[in-house]
Amino acid sequence: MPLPRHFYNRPAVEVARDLLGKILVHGPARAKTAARIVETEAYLGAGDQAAHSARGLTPRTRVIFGPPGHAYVYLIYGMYECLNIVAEAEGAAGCLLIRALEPLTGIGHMRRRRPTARGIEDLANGPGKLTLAMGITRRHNGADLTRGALTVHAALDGTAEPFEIAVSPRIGITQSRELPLRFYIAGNRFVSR
DNA sequence: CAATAGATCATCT
DNA sequence: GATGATCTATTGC
Repeated sequence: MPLPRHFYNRPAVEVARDLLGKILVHGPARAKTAARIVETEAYLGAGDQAAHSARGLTPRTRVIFGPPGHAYVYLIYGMYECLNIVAEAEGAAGCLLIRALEPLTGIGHMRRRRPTARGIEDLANGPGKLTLAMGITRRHNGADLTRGALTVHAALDGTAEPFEIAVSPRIGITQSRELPLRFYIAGNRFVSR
């Protein structure tokens, strides 16, 4: 069962931390890919100048202000797509950028979509890489993550090893640089560089 | 190893 | 018309 709506209906920072270790799943049985979330960043509402939602509701930021548990996917640098997960109650802005994944299932599919990757650890260790590896595109923008082809699941029982959460400033932004809103599994080799 | 250039386009000014 | 929540290849120590 996918994580329920109420998991996402909380402050973005809480959801960002709790998503670590969860499993992102995409595709039908024939072409299924699954990977563990090992790195996230929180983007807040007003006051967070780095967030797309900082300037309020626009056609693009519509889904960030929408109900929690949906995907916000956008094009960056005219070339790559980034996956975010919407948090906070409907009407409030807040989302989590998924920055890195540890591939679990469908690694053959991932390799095919990422021919330049050297090893398993290069398949999805960055926001633009993981959307390619998982086959996520802008057509998933607004998709409901509590049902459908793209979902997030709790780690399987017995599979989950305990881990420590590390915190740092966010990567690749020019505003609100100082905020400690990047979260990752300490020591995990699939975290971005 | 570090630094940098280039690819390429939706969004907002 | 400028600007990115990026990645890759290439150049230079």
